[in-house]
Amino acid sequence: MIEINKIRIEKENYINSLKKRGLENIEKIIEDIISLDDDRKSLKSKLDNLLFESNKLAKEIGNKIKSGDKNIQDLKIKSTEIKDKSKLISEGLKEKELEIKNILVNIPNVPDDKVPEGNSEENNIEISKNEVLINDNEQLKPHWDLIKEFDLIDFDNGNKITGAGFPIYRDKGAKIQRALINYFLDEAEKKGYTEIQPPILVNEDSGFGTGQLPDKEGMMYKIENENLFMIPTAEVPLTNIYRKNIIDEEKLPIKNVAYTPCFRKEAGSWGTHVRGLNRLHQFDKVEIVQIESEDKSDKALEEMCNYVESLIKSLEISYRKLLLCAGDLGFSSSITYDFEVFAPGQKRWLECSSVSNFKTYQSNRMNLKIKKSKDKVLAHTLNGSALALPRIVASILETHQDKNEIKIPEVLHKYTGFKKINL
RNA sequence: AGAGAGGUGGCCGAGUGGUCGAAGGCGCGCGCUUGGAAAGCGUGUAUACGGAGCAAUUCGUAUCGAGGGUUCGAAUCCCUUCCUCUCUGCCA
Repeated sequence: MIEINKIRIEKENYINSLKKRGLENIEKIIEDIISLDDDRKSLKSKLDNLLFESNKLAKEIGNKIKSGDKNIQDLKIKSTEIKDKSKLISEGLKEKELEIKNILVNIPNVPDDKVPEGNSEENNIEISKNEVLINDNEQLKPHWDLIKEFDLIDFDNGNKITGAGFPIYRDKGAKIQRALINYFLDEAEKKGYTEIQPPILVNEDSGFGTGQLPDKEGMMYKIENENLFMIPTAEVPLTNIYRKNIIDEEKLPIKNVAYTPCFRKEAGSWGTHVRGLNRLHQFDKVEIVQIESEDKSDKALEEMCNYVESLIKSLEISYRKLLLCAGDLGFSSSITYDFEVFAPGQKRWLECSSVSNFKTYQSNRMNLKIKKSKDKVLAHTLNGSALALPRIVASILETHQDKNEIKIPEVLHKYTGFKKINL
């Protein structure tokens, strides 16, 4: 949620930046918010003054009763009158506050100055690219063929026991999953991240805190009658650990990592680009989350990106790093770098990591602050996938396929216990 | 899931209708004391919103799990809800 006090100070800046996202009517929205907030302030003052009077009267009555003075009827009537008035104003104030919040909650984060303009993925900027040599370009198969051939993943029975998008990993297919998870967790630990095992069901407040709720409710599976949601990413529980916290500056940075399954409804498209592992309802992901102070979050984002890049590189697959344009930027994010890996069997780039700085957008929603000597300021939150498994698996299989085998990247050998998958 | 007990400031804990944002203690900050430390003494120590001020600060309002109600007045009474503990049941 963008900060209303900052809107007042940096109005032009907010309007211009949000226009980058294609919000044409943002000027009017901002004006409306400020005027609503003015109304709110004036109601608040009125209400406070009335309550002040009312409190004074109550004390007066109390004193009179104590001293035996029974002449309090007039005061009581006066007090009741004030109360009736204050009730009206109080209701008006609540309405106003709700109105403001409803607008604020639906305004996306302000893009960082570095974020390029543009309204589709065409306008994303390629920052870097690293391509590995691939042998025998002619006969490269997509991973869904390899999976069948080498019997690694069983989509049909997953379909039977649950539904489309819920694969069953088997034998070496399952081992690769476990190897990747362990490898990613171990590497993160080496970089100073603390391993966390969070719940994979979260409540509404948590969904609101990281920005999935209220407007993106459709992406999450909801548990009927419990008001709980299955997490679409570990970002939600990991960040919400610190909801309503005030963290001492000396305790920063907070760096957490978690492996969780992730659940996404992803209603909508299908076709070859969502075949196989390209898009699933349940998938595994290792996520890193960092909490930083304002002055250090830029650097933290860079470090996280470097870490993610080094992970992908170690798997000996082709990848590229993109800076997302404003139109492609997630709702809550201020700046996001995407990492895509190449899947040579389908000749397609697949997104496997998104590293974002949310700045104060999430912390303002969840009331997460940092204590700097006397001042308390909103924290900056960041997160990134390190990494999402399915597309990494797809890329590994398609990149390292050979005639009758698939090679396993060297860094995984000690985790898989095998160096290749044979027919 | 059933029965009972309870949720108060960073922590412990008092407070059953009136001046309580809340005693007391611990912890922590600052000052005094000391050659230095401990002890001791003094003093301070929540959050949000609104007003005044360049600011330090100051005034007001709200907050004693959350939400609603009764009352001139609620931490205290009533209702709803969430959570914790104990016992019973069930269970990986």
